[in-house]
Amino acid sequence: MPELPEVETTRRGIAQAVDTATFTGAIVRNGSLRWPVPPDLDDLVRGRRIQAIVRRAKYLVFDLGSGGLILHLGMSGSLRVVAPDRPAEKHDHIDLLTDGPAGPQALRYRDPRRFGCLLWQPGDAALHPLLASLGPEPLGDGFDAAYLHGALAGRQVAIKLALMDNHVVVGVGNIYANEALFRAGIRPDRPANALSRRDCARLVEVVRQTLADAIAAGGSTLRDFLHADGQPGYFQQQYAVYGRADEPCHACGSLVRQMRQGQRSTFWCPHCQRR
DNA sequence: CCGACAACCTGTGAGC
DNA sequence: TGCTCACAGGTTGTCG
Repeated sequence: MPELPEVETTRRGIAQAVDTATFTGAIVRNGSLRWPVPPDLDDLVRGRRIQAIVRRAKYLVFDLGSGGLILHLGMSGSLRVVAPDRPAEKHDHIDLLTDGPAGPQALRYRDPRRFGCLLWQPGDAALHPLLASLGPEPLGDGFDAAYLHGALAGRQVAIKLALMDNHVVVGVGNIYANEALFRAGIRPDRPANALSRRDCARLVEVVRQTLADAIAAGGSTLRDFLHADGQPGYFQQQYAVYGRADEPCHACGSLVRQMRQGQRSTFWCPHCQRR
């Protein structure tokens, strides 16, 4: 479910509700996520004030001063602000309880497929191995044409797979990789090292634009993705190619095609994407 | 270092 | 209506 725009949308919603609040405890109903949730989570967080909630790639990091929580929503996760006494539903695995200016609240983590994770990192959370080796943020300064061209040098994999590689750039998942390549007019199966410097400049630009557009639309709502406050996003109404196999391209009328790349579905327009 | 692929797990929709 | 199958937003780890 969540790609970078959905995670960022979640972060903003959560931050608005509980920034500067203090954790009063945690309830773990099912700690069997991708990696085990710390069994002593309740003790770890109790009494700690939330200094900041930041996003790195698709991770949400709760900075608690000396130590931090690292949360990933995986494929099917969501984090919502709810009243603490609201009954938990199926797959509501964790509640992080807070108290602050808005009174007692709960951050409720739901994740049917349990591909997500919630980890504790002492000291500086950015030093956690999962975060330490990530590539640059797509919306940050480190992601420009010169960087991308260099990062793709010597890589023969298809550009779409390279774009989804977290060492090249973080936060670009299957949906937005498809959409960005369409906007750039680049074939998804083109070898990454065959892109010119100019292609890279174009690609950087459309990746940033696509993600920014999606954030502005409140992310995408596939199946049941909802924001921190339960509202849906609307970016999926703007998809040019994703999920549109055999439908006419909005730009040229050609039928959108579908193929498999690295066990994932790729959608592209054979006419608009010939570079 | 690079690339290919299996694995983690549940839900949903299509087809029969 | 109910069964089976393919597929779904992500990422790590292993193997050649």
